[in-house]
Amino acid sequence: MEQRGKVRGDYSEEEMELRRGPWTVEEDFTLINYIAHHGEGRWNSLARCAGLKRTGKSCRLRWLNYLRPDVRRGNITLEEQLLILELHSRWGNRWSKIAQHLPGRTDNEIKNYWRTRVQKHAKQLKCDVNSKQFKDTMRYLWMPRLVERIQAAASSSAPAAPPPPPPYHLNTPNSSSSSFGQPTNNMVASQTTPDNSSASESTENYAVIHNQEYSYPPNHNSCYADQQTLTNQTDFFNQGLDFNTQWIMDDTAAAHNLWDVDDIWLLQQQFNNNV
DNA sequence: AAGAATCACAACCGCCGCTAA
DNA sequence: GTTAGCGGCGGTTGTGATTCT
Repeated sequence: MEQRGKVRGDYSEEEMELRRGPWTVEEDFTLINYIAHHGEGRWNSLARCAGLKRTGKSCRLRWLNYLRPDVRRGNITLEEQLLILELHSRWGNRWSKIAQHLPGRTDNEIKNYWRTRVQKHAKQLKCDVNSKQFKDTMRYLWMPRLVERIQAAASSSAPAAPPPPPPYHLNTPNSSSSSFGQPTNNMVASQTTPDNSSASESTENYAVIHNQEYSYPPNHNSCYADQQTLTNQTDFFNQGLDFNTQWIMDDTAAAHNLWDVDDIWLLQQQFNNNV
């Protein structure tokens, strides 16, 4: 292997031997073997103890993004694409948080996907990826198309499956050369969020989240949630949230247990700002 | 067929927050 | 209270592969 990245002379002897660049098979094997026997942990000391001439950071990155046994490789599925779009519209570039909802996918992979595929489309549209125009295009054109493809794939492979609720109520003109997505399941990306509820309409004191009813804490009327959503209802209500908003959760979010305290708190803030 | 352009993705960098000394 | 070390995160770069002209 070539020795790359050797730099200034004021480094210690050990630091000067640090390797950079692509990992070799031997290095991979060493790292895997070491972690198999000792587990993950202090990455800098792990690198030293394992005899790897790499920084702890480099070892951590290699393990998390590539060597970990549960890393999922291969094309991003339609469902994953839809979920990424949905979550990015919600959280922005919080790749790590988004990755938590795509099992086996790393934040790096999602980040790369976004940069290479999604930003390409923004470029084609000659608009900024953060512009309202682009976000609307995603929300009202690409995401519905993804849903259509997902549903088409699902119906062709599983005819008995009940159709999900209609996600969008829009005609979706053919999007020229968009190569967005490839097929998969029946997630739905519709939701009624505070930003499309007027203040006067938002006085109902309940949260509608999927189909499951949950016991409600004192001083609150009712609550519907999926299994893990408000797992920590104590924490949830300790945040001092009020329920002056109707939360409607869709299958996509429910299927992935998206709604934690932070999410709902954020929505609450968005709603308050929009009032 | 060859060079240019673009894509895909692994890896690095710098910053920030946490924690233990 | 301060500081050094560390891990985590998002942004960016480098490069081999692929596609286009």
